Amino acid sequence: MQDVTADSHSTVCPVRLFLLDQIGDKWSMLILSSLCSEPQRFNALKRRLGGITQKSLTQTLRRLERNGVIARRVIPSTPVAVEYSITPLGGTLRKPIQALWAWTEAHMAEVEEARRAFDARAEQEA
Amino acid sequence: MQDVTADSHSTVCPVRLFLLDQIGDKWSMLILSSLCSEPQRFNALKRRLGGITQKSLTQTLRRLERNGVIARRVIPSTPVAVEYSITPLGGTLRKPIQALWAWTEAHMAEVEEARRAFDARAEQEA
DNA sequence: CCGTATCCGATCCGATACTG
DNA sequence: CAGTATCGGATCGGATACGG
Repeated sequence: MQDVTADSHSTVCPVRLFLLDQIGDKWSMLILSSLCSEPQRFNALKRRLGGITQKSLTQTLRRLERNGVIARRVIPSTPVAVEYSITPLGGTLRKPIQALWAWTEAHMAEVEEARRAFDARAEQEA
Repeated sequence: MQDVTADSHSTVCPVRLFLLDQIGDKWSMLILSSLCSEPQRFNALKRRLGGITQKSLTQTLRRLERNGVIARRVIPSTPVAVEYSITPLGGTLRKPIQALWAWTEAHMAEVEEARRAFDARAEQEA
């Protein structure tokens, strides 16, 4: 990657803030990933993510909606249905995120090994 | 991106954990970015990042070192010098991160606009 | 120069209870 | 069904002080 630290002097690097707002938290990437494959309603999404609370899901969806990467559509039936979907803007995130995801799958074992080695060294010194 | 939510049922998706451990916090990406351009000593890095505390820098460097993406080399001079550098494993992160960074720079304005629109709508309803 | 230790406020995130 | 409201534990991250 190019060195971006030049921009981060004095003023807090704004790129980082925008970037982490899309992917820096626990659930954002999974939600984007799931919505990329198909639009989904609130509870369908909740079941699919497995383990997220209503509160966290609502919060994350709101933030992503505010950022313009997902869309919220209320279907006036009884009871109400709400469908979430990826926007064109959100769709452009797909490839970069997928690349990072692929990196992780490819190198997870190496990272685990590095951790074991590090911990073993730390153990020895203690 | 492919839908990864299938893996995230019941067991907490491990890919996400490994991924966020490299890039999910405030300073990791900036540090990786800076070390990609050249190895650097502790205080040089600190000055370059601008705004990070010693504590946060140490913590982040330790975690990244433990994950095997950066290396720490102690140069026994007086006083001690410590040089941090990117590892081969860390180098493979360069392209995926750069892609995400480029996405942000390219679409930051759109995100800002989406936020304004969202906030304006919210304002109106209130 | 390169850390470690401690305190402390802010935020994250889960659990739980309640509503149109 | 799709939220909102509230509480509380855990973690993050800055400020500060001290040590090898």
